[in-house]
Amino acid sequence: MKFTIQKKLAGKLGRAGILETSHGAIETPAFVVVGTKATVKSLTPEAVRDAGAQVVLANTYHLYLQPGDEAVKKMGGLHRMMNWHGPAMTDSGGFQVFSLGAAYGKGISKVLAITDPSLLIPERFDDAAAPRLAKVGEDGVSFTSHLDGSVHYITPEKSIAIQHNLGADIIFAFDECTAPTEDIKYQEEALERTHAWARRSLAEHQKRNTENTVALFGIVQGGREERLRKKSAKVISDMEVDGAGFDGFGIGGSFAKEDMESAVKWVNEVLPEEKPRHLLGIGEPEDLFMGIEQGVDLFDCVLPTRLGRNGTLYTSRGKIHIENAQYRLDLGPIDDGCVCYTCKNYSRAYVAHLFRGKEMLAGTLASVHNVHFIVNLVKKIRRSILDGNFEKYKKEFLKNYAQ
RNA sequence: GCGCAGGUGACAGAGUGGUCAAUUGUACCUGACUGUAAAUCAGGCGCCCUAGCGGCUACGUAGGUUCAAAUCCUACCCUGCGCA
Repeated sequence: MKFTIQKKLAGKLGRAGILETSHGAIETPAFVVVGTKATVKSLTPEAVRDAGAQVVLANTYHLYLQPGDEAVKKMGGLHRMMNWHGPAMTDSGGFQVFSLGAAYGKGISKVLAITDPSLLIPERFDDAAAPRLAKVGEDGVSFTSHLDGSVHYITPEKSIAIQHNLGADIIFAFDECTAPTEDIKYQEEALERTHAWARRSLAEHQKRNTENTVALFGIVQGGREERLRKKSAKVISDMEVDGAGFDGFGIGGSFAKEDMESAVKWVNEVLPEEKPRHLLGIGEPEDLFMGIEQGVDLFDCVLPTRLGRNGTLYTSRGKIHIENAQYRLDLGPIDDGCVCYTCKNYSRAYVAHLFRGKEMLAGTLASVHNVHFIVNLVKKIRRSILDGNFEKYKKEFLKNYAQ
């Protein structure tokens, strides 16, 4: 893997570059489309590519459970199995430590607005009895399969071994994503664990990456604390095993919306400039501008596809709920001026009809549009950096989008 | 014409004297969703308002019994099935 910075944002952390992987180059900043179970939900790989996507992200935990990493390997690896021949990444399962663990059944998600202070846990209470499908130990995490209830113990070594079997170009260290509602003491313990796991992930990767075709990204955690975020960025970027460190970095964690920018800035001020940074699980258009400005090169997020399937569509004037009564007979495209397959061929009224009729094509057309919208938004931001008019483009876009 | 069954909110369909403005599903209206437990979930859905365990009108129509009726009685109208 090779990363080249082409142009920087004056006086800012942001930059545009090219990331070369074993399956082709990614022009950064880039939006990585999420295909958890080796499929971008409701889309064929051709549709994903035609929407402008350069790279997809699959998930270790989900593919380990089904069909199994050995099965994926037998099918020729991730790329061949899913017929995606461009760059691919896999997440380590670290997010499932959070989503199936502390966040399980609690309505806590990747980004939340802390408007209710009672959400913040002042003293960590023992809620070991609370139902959860992931339990964190020092050595690894015990998962109870949501598919069949079977128990699986995932360690950093196991996550890396699975990821090597899956065969993505860029893989992630196994980490513990924490909730912003955790107290400092817990954040600190979890951070130490994530660092220890990062080292073990790196060591396991060195053993397996004999042909040097796979890149490993270490993940920075630290919650909402500047001290912890900076410490984590330092520890992860300095980490070496046998003289080799991480090829790039992930910035993880569940954020309070208002904390996201500061966290990203703190981290990217510390991370080495010459390596790529991936802001995990983000985001919304506003978040993308923020992240890029603060030095993020890669993003991934389920929103384009999940919102699409649920009937929310991105437009240059903000998101719309296509099932709202006002679109029933709206013959215009989803977004004026959009050149995606959906907008070129179908009306809002038709897409609304498909949703009301619960037709499968609804989710497909909506996802095509949303993926195209977000992927191309990042491409346009990249262009604006290269053209030296990032600020102008940002202002212009957000002015329309926020109305 | 006779016999039987039945007429409940947009639809389907519960309820068979009080706790029923009426279970439930669908439809409809609105909202949520950020390294996917998600083609999912939540709220609303008679009318009025000072929005309250408030007022009013409601279970085919019209009467009646009762402290109290969607629920019981009478008549009428209508629907389905069967027999003529």
